[in-house]
Amino acid sequence: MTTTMNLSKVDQDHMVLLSQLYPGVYPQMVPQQGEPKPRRRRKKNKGGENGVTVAKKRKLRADQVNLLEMNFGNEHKLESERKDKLASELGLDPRQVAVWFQNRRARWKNKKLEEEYTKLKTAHESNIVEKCRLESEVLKLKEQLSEAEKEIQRLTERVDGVSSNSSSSTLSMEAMDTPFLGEFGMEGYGDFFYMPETNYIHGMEWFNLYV
DNA sequence: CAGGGTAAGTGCTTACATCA
DNA sequence: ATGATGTAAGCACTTACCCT
Repeated sequence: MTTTMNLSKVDQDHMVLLSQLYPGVYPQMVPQQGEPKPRRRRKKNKGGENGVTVAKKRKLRADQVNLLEMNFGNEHKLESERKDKLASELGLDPRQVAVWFQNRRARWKNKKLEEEYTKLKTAHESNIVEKCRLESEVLKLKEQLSEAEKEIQRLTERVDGVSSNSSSSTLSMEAMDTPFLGEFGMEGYGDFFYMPETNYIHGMEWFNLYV
């Protein structure tokens, strides 16, 4: 129990639960299974031996179960004082009360595990859907980027052509204005350049990259 | 009769107390 | 203080019984 030395009992229970749910994540908490030992078989109880009739297993009455359930609702563990008090109230052996709590805790734990499994399964499924959505968005953005790069290439070639034909070695505003702004207009940039919502380039700063 | 639910048996571990 | 031993309680696993 070295791995759980500093944990409370509740934490330890939680860790064990987690280890059973995610053995890959919490392998150290999974009980190591060695060579399984053969268990001693219990004798059948069909009327007893040598005339001694062993008490048969009987179901608890509904009122007994109700009181046990109420007590379990208050507290899952049973101190011996409460066990004895409960046993005398119910007219049962304290051992029976202890066994009932033991089995009830086991059922509760199974139920919790099932609930946790369902929750994780649902979360996993929605993560898969989100992953697909993000992957398709990445594809779409890559396509947009590729289109934008092609367009930049096209415009650059065009600008180069204009400047080589011009008598001036520098770009005149005339040369810039006419084909560039005149063709697309300022409001048309959004169609060619994808601007992410988290703009890293503000205002017209991007424009300086190309001049 | 089959199968599910559950009381109870079994084997093991852990925590705690007592004693040498 | 420390290690050995006994005991009670808890858990996982299992069995057997009851009921539908």
